[in-house]
Amino acid sequence: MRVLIIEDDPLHRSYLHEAVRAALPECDTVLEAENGHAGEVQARQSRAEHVVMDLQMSERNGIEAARTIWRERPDTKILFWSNYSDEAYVRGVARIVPEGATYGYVLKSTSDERLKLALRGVFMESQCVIDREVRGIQQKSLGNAHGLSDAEYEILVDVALGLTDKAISQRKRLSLRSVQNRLQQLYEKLDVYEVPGDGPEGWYNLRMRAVAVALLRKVLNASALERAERELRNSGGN
Amino acid sequence: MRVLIIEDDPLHRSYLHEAVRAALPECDTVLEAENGHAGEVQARQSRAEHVVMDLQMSERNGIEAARTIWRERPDTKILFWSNYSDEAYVRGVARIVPEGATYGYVLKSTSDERLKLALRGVFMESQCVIDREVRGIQQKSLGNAHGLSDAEYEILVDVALGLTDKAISQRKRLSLRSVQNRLQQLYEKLDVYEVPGDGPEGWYNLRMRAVAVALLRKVLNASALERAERELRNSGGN
DNA sequence: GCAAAATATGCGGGTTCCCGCAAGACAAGA
DNA sequence: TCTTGTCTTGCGGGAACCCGCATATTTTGC
Repeated sequence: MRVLIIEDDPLHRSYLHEAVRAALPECDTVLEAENGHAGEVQARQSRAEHVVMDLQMSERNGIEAARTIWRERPDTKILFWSNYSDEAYVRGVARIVPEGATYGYVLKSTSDERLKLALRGVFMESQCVIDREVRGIQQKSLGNAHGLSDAEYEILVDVALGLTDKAISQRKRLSLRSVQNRLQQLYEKLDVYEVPGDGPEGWYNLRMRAVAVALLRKVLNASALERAERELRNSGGN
Repeated sequence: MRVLIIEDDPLHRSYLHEAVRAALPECDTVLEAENGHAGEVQARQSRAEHVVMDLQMSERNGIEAARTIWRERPDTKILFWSNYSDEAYVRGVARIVPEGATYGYVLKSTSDERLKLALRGVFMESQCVIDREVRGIQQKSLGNAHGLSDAEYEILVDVALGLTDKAISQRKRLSLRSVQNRLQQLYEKLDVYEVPGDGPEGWYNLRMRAVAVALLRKVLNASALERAERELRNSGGN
């Protein structure tokens, strides 16, 4: 059994190496890669079926790497090991996990013990192991009490990229008014109307404020934006 | 001589501890704190004059902590040790370093050797030690070839918070038109007019696009936004 | 299959944004 | 002093945004 570690911080990488050795005596080789790009290559060459990786790496982030790895071999078992449980990351992962794949998502702040359990659970028992905190975000995100629907999320991203209503309507093949409708839903969900202190109404530019709130709440984050920007440029705008 | 370490990742914390021990044999006690808040308290109690800290911690980030530490004892020597050289962080540090204070800014990716040099340089020799990469950002940020002036930066932040032109004009005691002027400067500096691919003019909502570009270029980042948001709420909006 | 609910579209108008044009305010320097 | 450059302010208009109201179209639940 071989395990591939994809993690750009050398300290964390060696810590993971150690943890894998300790938790999985049946593992004979541990491979390492120091960014998403190298990780994809390693995964392809080594045909490793067990991967543990960080999200948020500089060269190429974990979500992208995981997507290409899963595209090539959907039965790969991946354990995500991340600093954050931003809704943007959780949503990002949820978007790319293929039907029936087994994966895990634990925070770097969890104990050694829980990390080891996750390693065994995902790699040996094919369980999906997801930290409680992350699970909480997942629930809130999907059970759309405060969470956004997919449609709303996509509008949010397009707006955050700086597209106009018209541009969005063309990209998404919608009428102008429909785009604006979705925007209004977004404004309500994100509570954009509240006023800071005593000021009169009209303190906020709703469009901008919605994005600001999304960023503050970590519904959106920088890496999600980067991904969207790259897609936008590739698709030539439509 | 005592050194205080403020860093929320336990691995990195113990690594730092080790590095301090190795680089500074004249140091007799090493204190540790696991977030900005605890760090402030420790600094106050222990009267430590040498601090090495991470930026970007969860509880209270490094910039805030450093500001209060320096406010209480401006002669404290602080070495920032960060993962990123985002312009937003560099600018944030530059804004709070008091006149004549000695500090350093090195990236976590630097070698052990350079870290030790920085420790000795800042704490023993009272030199300012700043990594080349960081220095590069600093130059670009201040020498306003592509960088933003302070005025433009402040406008950028207000816009990013979602304030309207009118709201900004009141906060900043400016006329509406002046705010819009500064916005236009911003739009030019951030190259907001470029068109993705083949689309017609008018793909972009300039206001939003400016913020998106700033985020992508790391001129702005989430933690700067959070800080600004907190200030906004405290000041009651004006 | 049908009613109810959610979603998509069109129209119209009030507001804000974006910006060209031009005139005052202020500081630095020849 | 007069010029030059930077910053500020006002005016006006075209475009984009925000949204209430009314009408299709699609989805959902029974």
